[in-house]
Amino acid sequence: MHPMTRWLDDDEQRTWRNFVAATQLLYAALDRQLQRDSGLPHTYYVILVGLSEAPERRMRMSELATWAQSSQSRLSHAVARLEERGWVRRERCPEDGRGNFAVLTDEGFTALAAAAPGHVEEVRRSLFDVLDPEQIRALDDICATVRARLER
Amino acid sequence: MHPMTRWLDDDEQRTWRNFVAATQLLYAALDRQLQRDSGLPHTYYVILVGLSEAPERRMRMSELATWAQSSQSRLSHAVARLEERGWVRRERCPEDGRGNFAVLTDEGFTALAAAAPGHVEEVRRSLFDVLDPEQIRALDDICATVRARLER
DNA sequence: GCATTTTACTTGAACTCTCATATACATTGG
DNA sequence: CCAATGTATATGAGAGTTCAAGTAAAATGC
Repeated sequence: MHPMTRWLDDDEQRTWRNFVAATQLLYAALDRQLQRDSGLPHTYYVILVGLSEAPERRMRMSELATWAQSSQSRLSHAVARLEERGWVRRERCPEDGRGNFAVLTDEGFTALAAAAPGHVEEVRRSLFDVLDPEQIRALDDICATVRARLER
Repeated sequence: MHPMTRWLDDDEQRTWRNFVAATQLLYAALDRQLQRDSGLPHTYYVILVGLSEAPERRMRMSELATWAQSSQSRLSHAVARLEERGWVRRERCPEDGRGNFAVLTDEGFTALAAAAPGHVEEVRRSLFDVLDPEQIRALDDICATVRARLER
């Protein structure tokens, strides 16, 4: 396929390993905190956030999947779980018989409101508090670039 | 507990969401590539890399777990799977009856060697190729800082 | 020297994620 | 209008991760 691999040089390798280590530690810390304090994995938390910001706290399943960067299957399973806990409810879409809305319930909103402060604190402790303003700007820039590249 | 939550301001929120989006897209791309081309999740790949770099391609389980930033349980399950595929073998530790070595087999080394080029290409495509040298330096710095913060 | 604690690792169950497939409705082309 | 295709979502099985125990061997302490 490719004639030769462009291997990572030492600097690149160090950067890559720092990246993997930092991101994995960060997500591990986030997941531990959320799980401990609210019984939610981060992906589920993101789903609730998406719904909470949507008009009438409701979104079509596929729209929500896109928003949360989730596969439809993953979202479907996740919403099923959240529905069991009474935090989300499904509603058939009147305009499109195939469609479903996911609706954040009041209990779900309350749960999210309870989970948010601890989560934000963890994000600060783990990321923003250890970086200076310049680094934060640089990080935003880098992430926006990578994101744009990978979103298509 | 805490008197008031220090919420994220708009800039911080944008940065955080870019960070989550970028990292998740990146890991999704990596995992897809590795799974498709070698049937390995990224975490398993990392384990093989760790072993391949260790003296005699062997490491104590706990040492390997630390290296790969894995829980012992996760590593134990992972090595069990890799053992089934014949890519890793366990050996009792003579000095410590509780201990085990994970040893990379020749088949495992071959599999890793086959997986590496595609993986490195994906890392380049998704990350290094879209950033300029200054950004890469900044990213290294940021990740090293966050990593140090979260490693203790 | 033996009971206690600690360390190294494994195991099983519960949960999440992925992938392939299924279902049901919508749209399109003739 | 209806067959074919496409779209929105659900479901089930398989695989990975986590968490809580469990086992077995070492270290500790009196």
